[in-house]
Amino acid sequence: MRKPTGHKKIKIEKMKNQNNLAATFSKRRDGLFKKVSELSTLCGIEIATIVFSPSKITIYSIGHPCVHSLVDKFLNPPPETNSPQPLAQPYQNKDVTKMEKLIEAEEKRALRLQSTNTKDSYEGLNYFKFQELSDTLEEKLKLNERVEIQQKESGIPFSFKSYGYALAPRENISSTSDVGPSRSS
Amino acid sequence: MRKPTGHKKIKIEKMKNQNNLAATFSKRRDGLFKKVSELSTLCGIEIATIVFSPSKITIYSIGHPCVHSLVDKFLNPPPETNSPQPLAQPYQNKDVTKMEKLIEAEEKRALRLQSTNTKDSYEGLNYFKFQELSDTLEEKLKLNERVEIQQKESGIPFSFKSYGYALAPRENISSTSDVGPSRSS
DNA sequence: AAATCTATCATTAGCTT
DNA sequence: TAAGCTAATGATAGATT
Repeated sequence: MRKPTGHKKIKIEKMKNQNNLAATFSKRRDGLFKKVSELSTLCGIEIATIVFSPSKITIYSIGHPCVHSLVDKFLNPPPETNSPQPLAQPYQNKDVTKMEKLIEAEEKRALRLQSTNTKDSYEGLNYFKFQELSDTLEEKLKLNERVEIQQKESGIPFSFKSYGYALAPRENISSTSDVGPSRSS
Repeated sequence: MRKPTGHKKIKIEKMKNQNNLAATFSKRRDGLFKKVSELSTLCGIEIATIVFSPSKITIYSIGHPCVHSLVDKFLNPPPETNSPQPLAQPYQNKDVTKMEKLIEAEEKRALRLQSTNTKDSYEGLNYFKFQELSDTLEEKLKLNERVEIQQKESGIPFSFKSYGYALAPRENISSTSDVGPSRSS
């Protein structure tokens, strides 16, 4: 009756089994919040995390000193604050190609719709924030550009470790580690 | 001269040694962001994390689809009942056009990059993958198709009220429990 | 001193109840 | 079905370069 095999390695991709997804969401969310708490305590830092449930019904959050104060600072940071953007994703040609095809298909679909529906009814089709997706894409691609520029300037390819300040404008970088007030320039 | 003892258990309290603190902040922040990314990918959820550096000079952040959209929702959450989500903006062709242009520019940029960098230099940058964005797009476009089909069948244009669950293709909408908690913690 | 190494500690996937 | 179990994977503290 007892045959615990230990866990197997999994691929980091959207889980298909809904039961496993629910369990994983709960476990990993707990683990994540613990990590958040530990990082805050160990390093004496302010931190906040917001997590939507898969159904989007519930919002989980954790923060020190509290989520709202962090969010306020994030939205309206002090002038001397240096706020690098989220990390860009590695460029993958096949994904861009795929997106091109998808968008092309979507345009054709939209044309079909326009011929059989009034403009008003077409506008009702607006469940998914296409614009939001577009904005996200724009933001991420801009980031890729910044990576490229900085890569050229420094002559150093980005590595995993260079996340964060590597993406920030150079003149605003305080130091490589940024754990203290000293400036390296 | 090899004597790696492996790491020792540490107490979760503010670190005193500043050098260790700096290293720990960097390492654990990387680990945390990886966890954030994995949770988002595995469970298909929206998530955002904001981290202030110990000096408070730098704000690190990561989010899917982006930090700002999560923060907005956090500050102004949609009704948490089974009522529809906030209405999306009307579907607009210009968004599709915009995305096309963005992707085209990205392809050109990528080609430039590929001529001056090895593929490997990108592989470390693996938080939010381009593939994920591509998958999101694909999912949304498929949904649009379903809307079109259903609209034709019913002859009734969708109203804004049907946003949300009405369009969700899966069975786990209301039958199974929210993968979130059944009650607040 | 930033990056690498690795023994050790921590998290967790699938199972079981 | 939520909660516990445990082997296996994953993260990382301290040492080293």
